[in-house]
Amino acid sequence: MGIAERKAREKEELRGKIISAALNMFIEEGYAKVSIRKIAERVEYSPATIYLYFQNKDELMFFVQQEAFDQFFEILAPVLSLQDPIEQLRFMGRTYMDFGISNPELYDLMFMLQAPMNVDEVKEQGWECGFETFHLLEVVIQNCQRVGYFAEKESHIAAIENWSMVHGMLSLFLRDRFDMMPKENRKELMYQTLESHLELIKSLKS
Amino acid sequence: MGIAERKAREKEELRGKIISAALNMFIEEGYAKVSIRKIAERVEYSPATIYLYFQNKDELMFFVQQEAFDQFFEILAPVLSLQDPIEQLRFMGRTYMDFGISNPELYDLMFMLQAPMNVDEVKEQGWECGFETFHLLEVVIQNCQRVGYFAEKESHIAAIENWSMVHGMLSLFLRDRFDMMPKENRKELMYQTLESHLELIKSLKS
DNA sequence: CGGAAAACTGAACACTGTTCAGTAAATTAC
DNA sequence: GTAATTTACTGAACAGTGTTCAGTTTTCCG
Repeated sequence: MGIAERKAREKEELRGKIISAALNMFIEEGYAKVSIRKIAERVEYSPATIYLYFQNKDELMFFVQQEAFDQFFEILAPVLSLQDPIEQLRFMGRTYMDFGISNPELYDLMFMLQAPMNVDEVKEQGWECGFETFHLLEVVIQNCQRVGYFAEKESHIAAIENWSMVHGMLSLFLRDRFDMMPKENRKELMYQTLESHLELIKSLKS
Repeated sequence: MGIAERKAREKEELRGKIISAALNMFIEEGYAKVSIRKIAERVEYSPATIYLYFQNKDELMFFVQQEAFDQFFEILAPVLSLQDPIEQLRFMGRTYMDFGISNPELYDLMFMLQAPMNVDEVKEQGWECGFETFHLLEVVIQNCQRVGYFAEKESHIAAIENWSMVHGMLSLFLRDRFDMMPKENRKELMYQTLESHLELIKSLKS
């Protein structure tokens, strides 16, 4: 039954090609300009074929999101090898922000667009990508707590607080809501704010 | 020249009707379901007529956004009449969050959608709506500083920090990125996090 | 080779924002 | 009061979107 296996492999291959074509178009042009027809053109199949591999555009976007998270985890991975818990926290914050600034379209897909969250995979099995990231932050925070930071605060509350702060800055920045500040200073200001927030945390060692 | 004036008034009237039709459709169904054709149908004009009053959809969205900010400022207005600066800060945070939770589609338009920021009005004269809100927060923070909070931190840094935190929570919530938490608890958790953040600020009186 | 199964596609449907030539209405000029 | 002009408005079209499905092509197995 080697034929069935080869066929399955070929199916998987095309599926992967579609996802990576979509991912590349995403990085290059962003969500607004990624259409099923253009993806189909790039993989040299008809638009209808896409629907043999994905239920709809949102589901395709979900798998593109997973690819984006894979890239994200790769650059986030070294965090736990750092010695100082506060340095782990700083690393997470800076890496998260760097990623968002360098990959605005991917960040959009991961944390701002509704599309990839509307699929059955997420509704049934939950949003694993997000859960993993959140859990990693929670671990880092628990490490900080072990050396006296974040006091008696519950770790998931502190995780929400820190994630929200950094995501909030990034999403306001990416959606041009920091227009009241000089354009040249915006990024610098965000990093300053992050640093200022870390100082606040550091100043409260118990 | 009474005729010219009446004509100008009539033009302004229809313009207002279009904006408020769009606003209502927005509240009812959200951005995705608001189309020029549907707005035109509601005001009983042809779609092409909309373009005699607005350059494009984004510009219309910009004026709808302004209406949304008007509503927002109205409920935010009492803040400065509160005595305790920390209570002012708490009021701002809670009111902001309440508004976002009760008016998700308007919040979307005000702080998350790209559309209304792409217009000439914003690019030339800046984003006044946002500037006003930001400035109000900065004033509240300066009030807090006057009684010993936020230490020597620059007020705009503290403003970014606090705004980002609350907006971050709201936008993650509205885009279903808190799916790792039980659905019933999410809102409660956000208010807890806000309260926890306020406690953190309060604990650092100099 | 013939028939069944799987893979793929062209064309259509119902939408979208937007434009523009052409019509209808109101105002001004004579 | 009628003719000319300006203003207001619209129907129809363009180019695009996600999605579906009948029908074709390709692949596989007996």
